[in-house]
Amino acid sequence: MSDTKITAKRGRPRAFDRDEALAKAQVLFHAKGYDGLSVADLTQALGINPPSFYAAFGSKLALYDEALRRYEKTEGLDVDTALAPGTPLPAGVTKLLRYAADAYACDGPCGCMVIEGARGTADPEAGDRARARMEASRAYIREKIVVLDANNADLAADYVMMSFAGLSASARNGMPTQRLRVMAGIAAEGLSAYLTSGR
Amino acid sequence: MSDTKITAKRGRPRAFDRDEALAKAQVLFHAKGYDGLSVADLTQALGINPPSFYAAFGSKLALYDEALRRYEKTEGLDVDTALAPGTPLPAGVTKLLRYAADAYACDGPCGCMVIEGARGTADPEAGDRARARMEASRAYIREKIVVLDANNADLAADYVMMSFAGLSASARNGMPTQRLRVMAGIAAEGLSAYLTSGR
DNA sequence: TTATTTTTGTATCACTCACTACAAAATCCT
DNA sequence: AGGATTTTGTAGTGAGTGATACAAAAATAA
Repeated sequence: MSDTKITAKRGRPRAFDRDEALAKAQVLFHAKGYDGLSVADLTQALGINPPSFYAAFGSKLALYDEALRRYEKTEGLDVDTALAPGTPLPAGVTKLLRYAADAYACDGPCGCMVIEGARGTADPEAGDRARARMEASRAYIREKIVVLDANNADLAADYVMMSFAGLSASARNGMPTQRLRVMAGIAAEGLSAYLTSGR
Repeated sequence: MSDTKITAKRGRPRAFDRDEALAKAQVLFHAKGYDGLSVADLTQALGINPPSFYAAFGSKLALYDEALRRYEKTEGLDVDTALAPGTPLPAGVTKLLRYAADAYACDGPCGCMVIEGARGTADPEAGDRARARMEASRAYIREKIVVLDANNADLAADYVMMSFAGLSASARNGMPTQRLRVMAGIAAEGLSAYLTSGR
């Protein structure tokens, strides 16, 4: 019988749960940022020593990249639902920004981990990783928007990303959920008005 | 006759222009952020040695604070004009966001130095300084808005600050001036619609 | 058992960080 | 001139960074 463990490797078994550690690290990176979280902080929080850390994750940067992708999977916005085919673009954007307001509000770490990580950091490589993920998100959103309104896809995608950044920053500054929702609604109304009036 | 020099001090004269150095440092902090700019970077850029640096500015943090205030004075938005008494609030916000779009577009450093500095950094004290300046700006803007529409001052101030953050982030990501202006216009339209329709 | 493989803990590594001790140099005051 | 004061350049401080060398420990494979 093959055992439940996925990997029955050969050497000494790892004394900690890698996925659990990744989850913890993701939250910490989200809360403190790449520069604000040292490897010493991480190893202490995970209860492991540096060699175990590097054996498991390779480097701080590699772990950060994994954490970014985990964040997208576990806490990413439900773009498919908000921008489902057939939805009028204004309604879709309204829904998407509402999702963002709810997701970015402070429960533990605030704001969007990708957007906040994409701004200039001391380590330029970390910023590059976050920026790459952000660009991927923008491309995905744009793709979904094209289905709804091909003519305004670039503009709407830019506006959505800008609104995300504004909401994320406001959330980081302590704006409560309710207010964030109002802000998201006003921002969405702007695009609605622009699309209906100005063509 | 008293000489043109403001300070005819006693000891050995300073070999560099302090104001000039502050101006350079302000631009560098704006471009690279507090964490991304080391004292070694600064002393090299200014052509001075660390002791001269510390004698003139006290510490990296103190210089950063001076740089923030200098930025406000030299590159701050003309809030008084945009929100001059008698201006309808929607028109005032439209003007103010337009100013921001123009100011944040990339000519050398992009985005708003205060807003970008207010996000979490490795050194929490530097973030505190920037956040303090940002809060001061918010308070000033709110004060001006109160004159135009007292009922919606807090909401409008929050929305303006959020829009600033969004515009600043977009500028940092390379959005050209023209597009930033369009984004600012759409965002302003949102508040206009909200204020006229929803009360 | 014996060999092989992988992880573990201890104890660092070289490097960068913000910052300074110290004495020579350059100015003003008397 | 001679004393007082401030800045200068040289050199280096301790603390913190990300990342490792090394050998003992713990598992499987033969």
